[in-house]
Amino acid sequence: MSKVYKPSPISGFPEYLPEIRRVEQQWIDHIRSVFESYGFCNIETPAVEEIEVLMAKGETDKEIYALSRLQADPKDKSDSRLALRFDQTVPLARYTAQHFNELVFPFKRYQIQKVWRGERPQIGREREFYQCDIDVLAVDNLPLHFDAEMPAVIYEALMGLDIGNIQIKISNRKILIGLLQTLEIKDVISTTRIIDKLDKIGEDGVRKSLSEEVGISEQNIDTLLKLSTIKTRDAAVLKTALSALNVESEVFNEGLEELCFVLDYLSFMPDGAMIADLSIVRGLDYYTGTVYETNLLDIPEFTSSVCSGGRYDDLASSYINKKLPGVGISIGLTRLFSVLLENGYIKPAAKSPADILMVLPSEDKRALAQQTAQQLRAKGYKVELYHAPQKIKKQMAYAEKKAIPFVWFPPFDDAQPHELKNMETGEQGAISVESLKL
RNA sequence: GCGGCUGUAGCUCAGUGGUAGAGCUCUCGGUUGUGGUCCGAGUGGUCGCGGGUUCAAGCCCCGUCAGUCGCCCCA
Repeated sequence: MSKVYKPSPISGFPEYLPEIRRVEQQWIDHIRSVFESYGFCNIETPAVEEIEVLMAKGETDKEIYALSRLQADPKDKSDSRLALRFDQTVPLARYTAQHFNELVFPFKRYQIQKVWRGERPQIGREREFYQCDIDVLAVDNLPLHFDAEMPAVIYEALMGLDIGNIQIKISNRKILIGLLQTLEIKDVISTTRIIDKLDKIGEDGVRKSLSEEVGISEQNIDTLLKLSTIKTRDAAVLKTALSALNVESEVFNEGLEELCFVLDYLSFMPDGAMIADLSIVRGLDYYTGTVYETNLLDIPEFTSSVCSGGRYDDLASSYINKKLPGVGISIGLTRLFSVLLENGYIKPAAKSPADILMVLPSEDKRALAQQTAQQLRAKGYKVELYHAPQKIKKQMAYAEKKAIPFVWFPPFDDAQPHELKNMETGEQGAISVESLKL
């Protein structure tokens, strides 16, 4: 026996057995069909972008994987300007700018692809993962209706995955930004970051951090907390609560109007599916208006957002001399899937997609078995032909192990009929291609 | 990037200084053309790696790498 190299799994780069991957594929199929039902069209962009493009929005703290060739001549720099994408929004902005003249606006697209981030992996934080993005980009002006459409699409997509109830939390950054301007709080990034953690560290934690880390006065903290603890799905309630703060700010009022519009538009959604939650601000990032986060209500192990996004005013301005406002949201498919898998919420599918295993009784009957399999496939069934005329016991065990629900026996001699066996019930009887109905 | 914990068979783990183990998985068998259960047999390990202490190290010490959890940040 020769020495084998024993590879270890690469942490942060998940790979699944067929029975698990099939579930992931079903999820992707479902999400895709919901996206398409709203008219989003698909694109794929390359795994790599120019580093210049990825960094265009200023310094990003996302850990980026750069590209290099092992055999590259040190003087050859042709690949060193490339890196793996860390999200799909930046490539979308580049794509839209590049194909501007050939696209129809508003440009509604979805993208289900992998992205890469070189961060320390944990459960629910991989280094290679799928994102399922929908975005709408328009020229100059993007109607607010699209801000309202995002949660509707996402609700449908996630509810179809059989993972319990979900709640989409919506806010508008302008409200908080306006308030911060009025209160003359300069350190917007730190302040929003802390407020964003309200869920995690609680009111007292936020109070402490705002006071110690940003140096905000007691009175201003009270106001900030009064704002960020507002939760309602009723636009009128929201208006009342916010006017009680007496903020004189155009930005603030604009955010309020926008958020009310979205709430009103989504009033058809079921109870609990959607809520305005003013603690949602989404850290720093490029968002300028509406922002979203999504929680799973029935999975206690899952506390972080599975799906977030928002509106951005000018993401493409680095690549084109036009104003292309957009709004988008992204399902963190791998995060969602891997956490649920880890906690036993994912029921593995059958190890094989096949409906029927075609038994191969003997080499003489191979042509018959193959032909029968082909006829069944033409009727839309998925059929695997067993590869060798081994003992029937072996062929059955194979079907059993792969969880193929039916086994088809071609006649062992010409006088006999075809037979079909239901592996679950054990029933077996004569059958013909024409009469088959599973 | 910072801190805690853990590395023994494909997987889950036991083994507290004296011959490397269990369960599950996997392969084969239990005679005619039929799976699961059951029974029997077998494969599989440089105990992460390197050094040190010791007559003797999977076990103790140092280093290192990897994994994992938390923080930062995020899908």
